Amino acid sequence: MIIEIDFNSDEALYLQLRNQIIMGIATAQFQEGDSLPSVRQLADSIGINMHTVNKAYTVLKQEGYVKVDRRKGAVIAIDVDRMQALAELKRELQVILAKSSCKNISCEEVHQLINEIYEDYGGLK
Amino acid sequence: MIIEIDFNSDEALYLQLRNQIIMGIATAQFQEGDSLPSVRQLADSIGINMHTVNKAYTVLKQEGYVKVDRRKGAVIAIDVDRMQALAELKRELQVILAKSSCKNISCEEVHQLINEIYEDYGGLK
DNA sequence: ATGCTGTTATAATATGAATATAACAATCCC
DNA sequence: GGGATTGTTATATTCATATTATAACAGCAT
Repeated sequence: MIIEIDFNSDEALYLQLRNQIIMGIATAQFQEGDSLPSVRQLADSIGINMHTVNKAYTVLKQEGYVKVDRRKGAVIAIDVDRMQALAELKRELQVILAKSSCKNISCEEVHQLINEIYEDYGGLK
Repeated sequence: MIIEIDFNSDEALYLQLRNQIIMGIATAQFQEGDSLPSVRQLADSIGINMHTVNKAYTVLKQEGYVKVDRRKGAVIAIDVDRMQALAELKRELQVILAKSSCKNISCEEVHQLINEIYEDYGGLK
């Protein structure tokens, strides 16, 4: 999978990495059981420090997207906690919808945009 | 309007402030032309530093939610840049929907949750 | 045995968040 | 006019986080 880091972004490198990997999982570019590149390997190929990649992996582990195996490294393994996921989703959506509403984006437009994203990412379950 | 700050949150104080004010605008608790409390006043009532409130107001100004008047202070004044707002919305939704998809939350459930939020916040335009 | 893996420790640097004082000019109220 | 409050700006300090840099260790593969 192609991972692109924007060094000019104000978003932390490890968060950009985390987000891209999560999007990679959602679009089935990474599948349950797949191994992520080793921390050193990925750090080399991107041109960042090993610990930055390690932090991204650690966060992904804490958030229930991967498990770490001594031999296979970070392996995609989703731990589904629906209650927590729904609570987080609601919290995030509240802010986003407030911003959208202020900017004259209607409820219908949001629904439409979501459908577009689901179509773009045909892989979404 | 009641502003509640969570000092245990990992979210920056000025961002919590910004988000709550945006939600306040979206729910019509603040209306176009209304003045926000002075930076010193709000800082006092919350128990934080003046500059932290000032930073929140500065961000709100940059993002087009308020304009600052010498006399009235920070005044609600929405500057609608739909293109930019839609672009930002899409970027944020992509990550959120990816996370949701991984956690077995369906597209329909997201639509439903959005409707719930719109109903809860009856004030949303 | 060599080389790779994840993990851990430590240190240095850089950046941002938050607080603390302080001052200035414009405005408002009495 | 005079005092209080406004937003703004400047400077400094403290603290947490992000990022990089070395380094070492134990487990595993070929």
